Amino acid sequence: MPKTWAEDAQHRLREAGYRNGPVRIAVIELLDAENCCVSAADVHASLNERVGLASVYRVLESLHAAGLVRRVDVGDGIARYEPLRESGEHHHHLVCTECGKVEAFDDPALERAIRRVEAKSGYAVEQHDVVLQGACDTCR
Amino acid sequence: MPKTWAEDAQHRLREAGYRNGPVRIAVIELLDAENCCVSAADVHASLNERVGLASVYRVLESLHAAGLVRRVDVGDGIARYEPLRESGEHHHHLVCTECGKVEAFDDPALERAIRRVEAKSGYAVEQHDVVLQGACDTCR
DNA sequence: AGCTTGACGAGAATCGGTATCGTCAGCCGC
DNA sequence: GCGGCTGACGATACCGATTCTCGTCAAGCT
Ligand SMILES: [Zn+2]
Ligand SMILES: [Zn+2]
Ligand SMILES: [Zn+2]
Ligand SMILES: [Zn+2]
Repeated sequence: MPKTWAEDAQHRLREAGYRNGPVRIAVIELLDAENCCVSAADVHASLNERVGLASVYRVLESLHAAGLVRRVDVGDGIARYEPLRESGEHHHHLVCTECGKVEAFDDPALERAIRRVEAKSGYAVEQHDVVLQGACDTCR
Repeated sequence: MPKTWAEDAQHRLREAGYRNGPVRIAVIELLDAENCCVSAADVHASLNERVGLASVYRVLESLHAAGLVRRVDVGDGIARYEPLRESGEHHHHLVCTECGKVEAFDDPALERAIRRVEAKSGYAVEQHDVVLQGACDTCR
């Protein structure tokens, strides 16, 4: 029985010297429930605005520094975060240019093509992002 | 003999109802000289700060609305623009997480993989962006 | 040349995100 | 259990990129 991502994240942050306060736990559990694209404002709203927005940013930042979340930027100037689970599976995003909806997709052939580019690049690539923008089928 | 991108852009903007003032012409010619990733601040600096920054933004916005430039966002919160030339050739970006350098690459196999994803997506995809992030070989 | 209308520049406003700081509470050793 | 250290918290000030507002000016039509 594998630990949940939330348990693992709390454990890893504690080992990194962070304490587990109530905001940290709440944010981690929210992220574990979602698994795609949550913004700081989303978290703040989901927590009923009973926590300071700055604390939300702090927790998200600490999770990012510990490599526990991926930071996703789809070009609208709002940073979103999603859990990076042990399995290593990840996905990329389709953004509707009309309604702003964000959807996930994944494609093994695309991942292979990207890995080949990474190998040729001369960079120590840590992350890649692919964003497709266009009108979704309900908006066209 | 094909028209230059700058000439074409001025023509298309005029047809779209814009007038050609000095700032517009200067910005278009700057973009035509570069072909990768120029920010509004870059343009403003290149023009010796003799023009209003707001005008630079306005021109870039009008070019984007007319589909003459691609807007590139590599996740550092700065919007960059590059000309979209007739030939349709385009590239994607490698960003150094240490020094912030942005480099271009292109890869036909990657483009094919993306086109297949686009076809399956149900979206009318207008643009795609791929960003690879990691340490460049001088920063490692 | 006169008129209309968009282009321009300066500066205010907005907005996401970050830094600061005083206070509070979790955790440690006793 | 108690005192003290240290990080977590919330409020608020701040920052930098972008957008808005508005008075003025000039491009282009007649
Ligand atoms: Zn996602
Ligand atoms: Zn991927
Ligand atoms: Zn480029
Ligand atoms: Zn491409």
